[in-house]
Amino acid sequence: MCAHTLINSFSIKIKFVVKTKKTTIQDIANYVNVSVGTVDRVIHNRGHVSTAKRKKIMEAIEILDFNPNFLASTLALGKQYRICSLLPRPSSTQGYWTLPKDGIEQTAADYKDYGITHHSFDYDPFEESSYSKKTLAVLEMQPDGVILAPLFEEESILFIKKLEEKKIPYIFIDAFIPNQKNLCYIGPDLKGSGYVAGKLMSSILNSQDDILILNLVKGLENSHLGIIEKGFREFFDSTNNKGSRKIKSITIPSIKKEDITIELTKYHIKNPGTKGVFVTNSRASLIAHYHFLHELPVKMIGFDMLQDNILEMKNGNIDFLISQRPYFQGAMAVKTLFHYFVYKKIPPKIQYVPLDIIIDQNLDYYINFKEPGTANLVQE
Amino acid sequence: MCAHTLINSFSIKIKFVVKTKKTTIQDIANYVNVSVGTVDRVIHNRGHVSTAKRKKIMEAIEILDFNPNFLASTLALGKQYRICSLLPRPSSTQGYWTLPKDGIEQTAADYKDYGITHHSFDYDPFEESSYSKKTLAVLEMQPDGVILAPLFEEESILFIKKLEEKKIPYIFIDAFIPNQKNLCYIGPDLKGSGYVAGKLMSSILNSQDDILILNLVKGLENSHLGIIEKGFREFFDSTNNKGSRKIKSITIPSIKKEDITIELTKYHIKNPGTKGVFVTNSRASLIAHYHFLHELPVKMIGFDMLQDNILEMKNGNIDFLISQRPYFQGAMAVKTLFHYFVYKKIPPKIQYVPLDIIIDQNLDYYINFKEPGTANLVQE
DNA sequence: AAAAAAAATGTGTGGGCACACAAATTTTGT
DNA sequence: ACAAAATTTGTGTGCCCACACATTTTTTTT
Repeated sequence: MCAHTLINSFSIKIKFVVKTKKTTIQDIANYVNVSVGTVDRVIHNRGHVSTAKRKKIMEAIEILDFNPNFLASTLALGKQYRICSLLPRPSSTQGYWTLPKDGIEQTAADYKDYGITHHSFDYDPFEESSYSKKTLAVLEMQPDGVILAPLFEEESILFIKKLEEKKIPYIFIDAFIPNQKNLCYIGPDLKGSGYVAGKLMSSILNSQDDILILNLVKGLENSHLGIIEKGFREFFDSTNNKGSRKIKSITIPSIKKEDITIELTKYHIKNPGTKGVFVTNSRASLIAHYHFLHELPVKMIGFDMLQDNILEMKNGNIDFLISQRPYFQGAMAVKTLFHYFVYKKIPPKIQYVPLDIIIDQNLDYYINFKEPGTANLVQE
Repeated sequence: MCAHTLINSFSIKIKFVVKTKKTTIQDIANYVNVSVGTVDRVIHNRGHVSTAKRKKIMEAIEILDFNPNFLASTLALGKQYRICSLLPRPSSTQGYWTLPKDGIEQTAADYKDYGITHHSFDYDPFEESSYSKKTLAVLEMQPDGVILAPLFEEESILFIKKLEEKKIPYIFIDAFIPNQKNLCYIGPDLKGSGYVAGKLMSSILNSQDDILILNLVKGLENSHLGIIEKGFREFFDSTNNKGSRKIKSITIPSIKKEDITIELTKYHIKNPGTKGVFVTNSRASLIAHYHFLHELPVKMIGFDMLQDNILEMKNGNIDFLISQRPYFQGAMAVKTLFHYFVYKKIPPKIQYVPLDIIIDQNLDYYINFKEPGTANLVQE
């Protein structure tokens, strides 16, 4: 048996010898003169193989560079993995939460042939009871893995407990609860995003310009805005970046135009030195519009590439947006679960996404950016 | 035959009916009472099917929501696709060109089971003859698709001609030659990156500060730096961003420390008002170091997250880096070719990558950023 | 109406792997 | 030394699809 029959190969013009096909378990079996069953047993550590042959087979695997064909493997196994996601209901068809959701759904669709099925659940981000109800619905599905954005901490911990009882792995995206047994967290480093905002703000203001940190919170919304503010302030405290400026923060517990107008007007009259406003969530567009209407030359930094923010940025009313790859967070969560299911691969506990800095001039590249072949390609 | 046997399903606590497995051609065949062969003929438009059955089958495909199992399909087809890439040889193990190369190689490895094989070729970016030689080597491999970074225009056009004769599709990454029959271009919008740099520079300088545009070019290197400079200047020209400042550009035809020191010193003495330097390629670190040594308080913008640039940024000597996702460019090129091979999917002719704005504060997130399961997972 | 030609339909194999089960081999017990 | 038990090894079927080839049915011809 010569090398040519062992390793399928052919040569092109003398120079190259190209291995065209992957080696299969059959190749290994032929090489060692055993049956594919024995090779299979070695590969999967199923035992029932004499040490002598075991050794020979393992050598052959090395020599012939065998890697199992993943396609054939999943096909033969025919396992099914059910993923459930539990995210806040988007405020509109273009709301922030559509993006992680799309990321999850499209990626799940991409992995359909690998046995991944996915079921979306959403909850009213202003109603804890809605959340609790949906957690039960998720559990009823008996998922193999869960992706969730835990806005409500208490209820989430109850939910998590139940998942742990049933040994269902779960991934936090966008936000997380510390000290839990989550498979991992995929999302922004909140403090870091405050730092980034701080740096950007300081780079476009003069050292004496005052800054307003604005928390626009409807109802009892998420507490993690505090961390962003902390990061923002820390940037100015840490180095000698503070200058002589004042940095104040206010919280407006509403996202209604009228409420905002009243509060902001009050503030700006009292603090005429304010030249920069940092909105700690994705609602910068509301403020930007206010500044535009009142012709206030104020620099603005906010979060997320939402339609409204994009518009205000193009109009020159927002200077920087920080984006945390919401689509990708969802996509990555699905991929991570998949690799966990299939390869038992444990991901890093914390996977911070890049904090993309968006300005008018690079905005379009982010908007038009599409990966090739995300789903919908299956039809001919 | 009841619904349960037609669509494999089971119910959980009355409420949900979950389709667990995908429907197969066998399901379709059973449904219409024909053999799988006939179904197959319809799916692939092979003809030889009576119109009556054809219609029925197509209906069944709709009703049962049939999508061919991509895994089984590729397994059965067993096609092999050979991709060759032709990139400049990296200047070091951490040189810029390692990144697109890694992107290509890792992605190709991911797609190994799908029949993708890949062969890397690199050329000396300072020697046209090296390039020509390597183009021949690529052709000898008889690839099914080519990924290339066409630094040398003339030689590239000759190469491309030959590829077209053999009907081998090719993708430009990082740089491109206009008006060719390339499958697509994946890379930065050069002019746009000039714009971005312009905006960033203007945002951190005072309106009277002078700016130097620096082209650090070894030998007859790429001409497209001119486009970046053009974009940069256009930004200042277009709006009222120019102020009273002077914007000059010089080209230093060397990357040797001594040469740079001489030229820069000459320049700074003549132009003491220079407060910002924009380096139009990835060699900003050289200049940053010079400024550091000479204690010049100059703002700096450059390209690419190379080790040296990262270091200078962390030391505070570079303010902004613009990164054009080099790894991703390679990864995307492979994916695009794959989808073209398999689905005959024609990608958009131009796919601009996002221009990431890197500052000290978000740098680490980009560095640590890894997709799950890029290759190397295959081993257990 | 029977034979020949054409069209429609069915069957079988292979792709690489996983796993259950059958067969062969070795070890143990008496 | 021989049966029984334990272990090792081989075989066959299925996963889903693609495609070549065999078979059946329909149409055409004389």
